[in-house]
Amino acid sequence: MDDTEAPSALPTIAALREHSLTAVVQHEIERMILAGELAPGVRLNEKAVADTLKVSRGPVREACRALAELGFVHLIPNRGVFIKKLTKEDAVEVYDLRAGLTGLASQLLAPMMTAEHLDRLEGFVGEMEQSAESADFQSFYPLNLEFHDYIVRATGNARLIKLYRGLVKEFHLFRTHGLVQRSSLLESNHEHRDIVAALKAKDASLAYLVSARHVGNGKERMLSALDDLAEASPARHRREPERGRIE
Amino acid sequence: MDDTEAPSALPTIAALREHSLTAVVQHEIERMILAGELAPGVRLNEKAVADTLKVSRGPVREACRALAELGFVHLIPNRGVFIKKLTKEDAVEVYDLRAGLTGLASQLLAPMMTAEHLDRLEGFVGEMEQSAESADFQSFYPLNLEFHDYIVRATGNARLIKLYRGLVKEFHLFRTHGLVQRSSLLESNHEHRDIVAALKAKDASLAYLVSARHVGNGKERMLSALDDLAEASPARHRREPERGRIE
DNA sequence: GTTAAGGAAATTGTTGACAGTTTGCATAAA
DNA sequence: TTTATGCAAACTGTCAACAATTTCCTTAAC
Repeated sequence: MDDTEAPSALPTIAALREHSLTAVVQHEIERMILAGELAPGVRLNEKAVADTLKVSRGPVREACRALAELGFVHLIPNRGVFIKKLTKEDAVEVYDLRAGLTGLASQLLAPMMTAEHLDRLEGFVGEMEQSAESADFQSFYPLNLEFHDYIVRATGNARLIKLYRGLVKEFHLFRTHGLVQRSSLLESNHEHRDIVAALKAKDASLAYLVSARHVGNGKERMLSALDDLAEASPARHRREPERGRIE
Repeated sequence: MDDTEAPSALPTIAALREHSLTAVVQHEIERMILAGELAPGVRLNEKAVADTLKVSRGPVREACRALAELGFVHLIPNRGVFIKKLTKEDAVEVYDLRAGLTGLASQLLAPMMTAEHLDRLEGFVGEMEQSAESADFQSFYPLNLEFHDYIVRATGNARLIKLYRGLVKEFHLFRTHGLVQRSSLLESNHEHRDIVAALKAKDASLAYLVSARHVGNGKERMLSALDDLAEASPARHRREPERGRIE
C-alpha cells in the first residue's frame, strides 16, 4: 500500500486543469483565514474578495459554500459569510475530536505496522528529541505535525485523513489566536515514544490509549494555561468584534 | 442587549428566511442521493437539475460545491459533478471511522452520565428488546439509530455530532446499495446493554471499548456477508456504471 | 472492421446585470 | 440628548448570456 502521498511531483498540466477558479479562490480564502489575515467574526464582502482576486462573485460564492461546509465560515442568509469565531469551547471540541481520531489512527495502524513504518516513526522521534533538547520549538513543531500525520496517513483511511487534517487546520487557528501554548517539548516527545512502542508491539488498545492521552494532555495544558491567564486579568470581559469589511 | 423575545413561537418566518435557494437545492440533491434516485457514478447535469427545481444554475453549482465537501459528490473540472461511487473499501473506511467516533462519544459521555441519560438509554434498549424479540427490523432500525445518536448528542460536542451524522448518512447509502445486511437483532441489542452498563459505571475506557467493538462487529458481519456473496456468484465482475444523465 | 480526424452539439466555467434585503445615515420628534 | 422614521447606499440572492471545453457523431483513411 502506498501511504505516502506524492508531495508535489508534476503539477504542470494536472495542476492547471485541476484548479478551477473556484478552487483557487477557496484555497486563497482558507489561506487568509489560517494566516490570520481575516479576523474571526468579520464579514467577507463578496464583491471586495472578487475584485481583489480579479474574478467575479460566482466563484467566490461557490468557494464560500465549500468553506462553510468545512467549518471555516458561517453563512447567514441575506447577511453574508462570517469568519468563524473560535471560543474556548471550540478548542475543547477540537481537542477531544483530535484525541479520538489520533487514537483511532494508532489503533488501526497497530496491527499493520511494518518495519518501514517503525523506521520512519523512530526517525521522527529521534529528530524531535534533538529539537527538544535544544528547546528548538521552530523545528520541533513541524516534525510533530509530520509524525502524527504520518500515522494517520499510514492507516490508508482517506476519510480519516481528511477529517484529521481538517482538525489540524482548525487547531492552527487556535495557535494564531493565542489559545495554545508551547508545551514541554521533552515531555511531549516522551509520549511520542510511548506511542511508537505501542505500535511496535502491535497493541491496538494500548496504541489508542497512549495516543488519545497524548492529545488529551495537550488539552489539559491548554485549559490550565487559560485558567492562569484568566486569573492574571480577572475582570477582562470579552470584546465582541463587530462587523467589518476586509481590505 | 437583552431582547426579551418570546422563545420560539413562529418558526414559519424564520424557516423561510433560513432557507436560501441554495440550501433547498443542496438538501434536495442530498435527499435524491440518499433515496437512491441518483445512481452512484452518474453525472449531475447542472442545467437539468436547475430546470427540474425551477432555479438557475447558480444555486445548483453552489449546492454541489457544498455537497462535494461533504463527500456526496465528486467534482471533475470541465467534466461536472459525479455521484460518489461507494466500494467495499469505502464501507470499511466508514465502519472504522464510525467505530472510532461511536467509541469516542461513549468515552466522553461516561464521566458526565446523569440519571436522565441512563433513563433514556435504558428506555431505548428496552424498546429494542421488544422489537428484537418479535424480529421487527422495521421498528428496531430507527430505535438503533436514535440510541446511538442520543449518545453522540449527549456529549454536546457539535463537531462530533456533525461528523457522526455525516457518517450515518453515508452508511445509509451502503444500505440502499445492498452492502449492509440485517444483523442479528438480539445480538446487537446485547451489545447495547454492554454499552449502557459501561456508561452507567462511568467507565470511560470500557465504554469506548464496547462501543467501538459494537460497530466493529457490524463491520465484520458485513465483510463476511460480502465474502459469502462473492462465493455464491464467483465470476461476477463489477459493472462499471457509465456516465449518464438524470431524468 | 478498426482507427483517426473533424466539426457540431451539449455542457461546464465565468461574467455582468437586476431584484430584494439589509445597513447606515440623516432628519425629525419627544 | 435620546429615540423614532424614512431614504439612500451597499450588499446579497438570483438569473440569463457568453466563452471555453468536452462529448459525440460523422466521415475518411488504413
